Amino acid sequence: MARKAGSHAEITGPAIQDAALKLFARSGYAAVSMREIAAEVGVRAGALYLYTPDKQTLLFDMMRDHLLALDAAWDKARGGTTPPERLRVFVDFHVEYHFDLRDKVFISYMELRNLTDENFRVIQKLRRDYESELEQILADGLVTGDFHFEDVSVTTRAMLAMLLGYITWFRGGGRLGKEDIKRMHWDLARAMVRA
Amino acid sequence: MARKAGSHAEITGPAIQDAALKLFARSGYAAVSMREIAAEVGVRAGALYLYTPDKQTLLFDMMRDHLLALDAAWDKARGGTTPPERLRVFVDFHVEYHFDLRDKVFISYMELRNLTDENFRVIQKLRRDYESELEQILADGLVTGDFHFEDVSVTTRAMLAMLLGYITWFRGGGRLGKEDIKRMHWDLARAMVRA
DNA sequence: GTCTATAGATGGATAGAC
DNA sequence: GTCTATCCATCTATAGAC
Repeated sequence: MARKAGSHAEITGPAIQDAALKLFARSGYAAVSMREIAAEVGVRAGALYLYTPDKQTLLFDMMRDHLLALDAAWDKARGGTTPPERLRVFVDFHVEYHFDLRDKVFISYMELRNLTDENFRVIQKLRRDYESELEQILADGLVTGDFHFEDVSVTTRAMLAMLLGYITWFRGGGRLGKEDIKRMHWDLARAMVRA
Repeated sequence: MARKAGSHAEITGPAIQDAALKLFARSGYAAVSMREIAAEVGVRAGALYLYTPDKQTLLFDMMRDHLLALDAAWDKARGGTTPPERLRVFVDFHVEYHFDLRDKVFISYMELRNLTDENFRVIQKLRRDYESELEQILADGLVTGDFHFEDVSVTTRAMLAMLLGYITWFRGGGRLGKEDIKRMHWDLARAMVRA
C-alpha cells in the first residue's frame, strides 16, 4: 500500500471539513476564502478541489451530514410513553447532543441564506423532520391534557428557539456546565407548556 | 435653494440605508456588493461614497441606529409596578416594536460577526442595555416571589431567544396576525417564569 | 496528492469629468 | 450629486508540472 510522498488523503479530507467548520462558524461562509481554509489545513487552495467540487458543496455537505446524524441519533435516543416523559427525553437529548456541536448547529442556522435554492430545500426538509418530532410531542400532550397552551405551531417554534438559544451564548469554562444547562432548559420547557 | 440636476441628497441618503437593509437581510452583509446596493437605489457604486465612508459603516450605522431607537422607544413604553405587570409590558412592547422591523432585528443579530472589533463592542453594549431591562424584571420577580425559576441569567437569555424567534419564521399574510403573536408570547413568557 | 501559476470574474474604493 | 473609468486586491476554480 505504498503512497507517494505528500499524499495524505485520509488526513486531508476530514481536515478540510474541520477547517471549514471552524472558519465558517467564526467568520461566516461568505467571508471565508478557499485560501483561508487551505491555509488552516496546511495545503494550497488548489488541493482542496481534490476533495470538493466547489465551496458551496463544502457548506452543503457540512449541514446535510450534521442533520442526518442528528436525525439518526434522535431515532436511537427517543423514548418515554406519556407526553411529559417524551418531552423530557427530547429536551435532554437536544441539549446533550448539541452541546459539543455548537459550531455545526450555529452554521446550520446562520448559513441557510448561502445555500443554493436546491440545496436549501434539502436542508430545510431535514431540519423540518427534526422539528416535527417536538411538534408531535407537544400536539399529543395537548390532546391528552398533559400540556396547556394555545397553538402547537407557535409553541413548537418558540420552544425550539429557546432550546437553540444557548448555543449562541454558551461558552464552557464558566460557572455553568452541561448538566446545569440541561436541568434548567428542561425546567423552562416544562413550565412553558404548563406540564 | 436651487439644486443641480441629478442632485437628490435627501432622497438618496435614506434610499441607500433602505437598500442596504433589504439586501443585507436577504443575502447577508458579506455576500452583498456595493454595486448591488447602488443598483437597488438606482445610482452607480461611486455615488454611495458620498453618503458613507465605506461598507462597514453602512452596517454599523444601521445596527446602531436600530438599537438606539429601540432603547429610546422602551424608555417611553416602560411601565407597570409589580414584576408580572412589568413583564407583560416588556413582552407586549418587544413584540409590537419589532413586528414591523424584523429585517433590522434579524441583521442586528446575524451580522455581529461582520463588525470590526471596535464597532462590535459598541453594538454589544447597546444590546446589553436592552437585555438588562428584561433581566432586571426577572430578577425583581424572583425576589418578590412572583416568579419561580433557577437562574436569572439563563432564564433571561432563554426568554429573549424565545421572544426573538418569531422574527425568523413569521411572515404576514397567514392565519396569524400581530395580536396573536403578542398574546401567545405573553402567555408562554408568563408560563416560563411560573407567574 | 500537492504544488505553482494563472485565467477570468468580481470585489471595495478613488479620481476626475460633467 | 452623479457618472465613467479605473486601480488594485482578492476571489473561485482550473491546468499542468512534479
